[in-house]
Amino acid sequence: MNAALLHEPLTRSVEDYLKSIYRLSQKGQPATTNDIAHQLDLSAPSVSGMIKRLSEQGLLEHIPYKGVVLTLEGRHAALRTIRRHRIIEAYLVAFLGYGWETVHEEAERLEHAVSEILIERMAEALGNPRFDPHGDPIPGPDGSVSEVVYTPLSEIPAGEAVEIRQADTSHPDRLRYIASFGLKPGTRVTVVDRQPFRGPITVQVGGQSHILGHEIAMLLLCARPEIAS
Amino acid sequence: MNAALLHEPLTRSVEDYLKSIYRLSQKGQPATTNDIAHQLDLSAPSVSGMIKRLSEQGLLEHIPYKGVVLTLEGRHAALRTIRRHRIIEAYLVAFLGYGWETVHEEAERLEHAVSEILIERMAEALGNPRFDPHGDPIPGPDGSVSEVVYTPLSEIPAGEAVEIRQADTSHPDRLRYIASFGLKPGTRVTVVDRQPFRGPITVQVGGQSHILGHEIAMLLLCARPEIAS
DNA sequence: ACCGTAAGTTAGCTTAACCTAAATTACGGT
DNA sequence: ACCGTAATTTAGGTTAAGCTAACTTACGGT
Repeated sequence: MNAALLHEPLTRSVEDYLKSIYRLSQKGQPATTNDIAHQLDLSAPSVSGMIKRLSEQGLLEHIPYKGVVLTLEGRHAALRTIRRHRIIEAYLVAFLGYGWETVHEEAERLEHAVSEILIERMAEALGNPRFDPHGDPIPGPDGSVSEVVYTPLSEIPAGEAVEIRQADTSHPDRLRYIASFGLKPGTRVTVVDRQPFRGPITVQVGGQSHILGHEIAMLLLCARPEIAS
Repeated sequence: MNAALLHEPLTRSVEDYLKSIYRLSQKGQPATTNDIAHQLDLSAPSVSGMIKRLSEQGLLEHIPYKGVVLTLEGRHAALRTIRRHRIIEAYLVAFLGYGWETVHEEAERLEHAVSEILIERMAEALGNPRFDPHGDPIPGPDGSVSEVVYTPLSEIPAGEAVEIRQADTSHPDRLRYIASFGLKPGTRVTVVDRQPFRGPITVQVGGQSHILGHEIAMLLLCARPEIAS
């Protein structure tokens, strides 16, 4: 019952695990060992080991062979890190000439090194934004998140016009590929054609049309006609 | 012969050691185990252990029971870290409302997390400054130290706070005399009063004030916050 | 010239975070 | 209902970086 109050500083690794678990949990299910290992590019036994430690620290609940769910404290820690990450991204794009597709890597390292004070100064300099350059919501200092439901471009029916809100990947080469079509948060696109069976999607972007594979289209989260399949 | 070229990323600890050793070496003598341990707030055996590793990596030369000296490679690594540190300090003071007295701690963490790219962007935003908010010179991106402009204490205006860097004499009696005031490389002093016509200088050293003759003050080379006379 | 103290090193242990190989568990398909 | 495969955990090992306790070396003072 100590850790909750006198929150000892978490290590870089711990922050990364919590962030990853938070992200995976957003899909409704408990996060699994394998998914975490895959996201963080670690072996499954490493994740098992860390889960044990985090569970002892009271940051998550573990049901063996089933998965993990963050405790309130774990969720708050995750949100603090995510807030840092997204404010840093917004700051680097706004003031230091970064592009939204290149900024992730830098923020990934800085998020573990900045003080609360610096983050609040950056947030202030930005006018306390609620969304980062990728369109992701920035949690408040108190841990409040504005939750948004987006639909993958791959599920938008032909004929529909939508707006790209975020690219659901942090792979730099994918981000660059996506950016090469002029697809970034805020871009308006019209789905011209959609082939069945995970086939390609044809979209119109600013007068030009492009053909996207299903895998890429799945990553492009959009707002927001009614959901159809 | 590999490490020099494909410079694998150094850990946070290693960077801290190299920085500390570089600073201690500036005083002319090899850095000693105890001095390093004291500066980094670690035990002497921990330092001994790290010295062994760094020496195997070719970052420094170790003469047992005598002290350590950085190799060319170690010096470059130290200067890279110091450059990062000082640019970060300058940036935080210039753009994010930090005071020069509060900025050190933040820079101490960030210096290990920023990319070269970010550092160069910050440097550019600052107009590629050559001195940080404390008046310390910022090493160039190539590892060149802009020749430290040491100024004799006798030319420091009243009111200014400086750090002694070197006593420019080899007369043992003068050195002893100087040392008797607690004035040694690294000591911070404030010039309280400076009389004209090669008159005496009154300085404050660790709470006590002393009056020095012009001849002695000329020998004490200092690093200064600003260039002015 | 010696000898005591301070400085430095060695020995041996701890913790966090990773790994591979081996064992275990859960679950879907016949 | 069982059985194989995939997911997970356990076992055991490594590395970096720290610690204390015990030993060794260097040097200044009489």
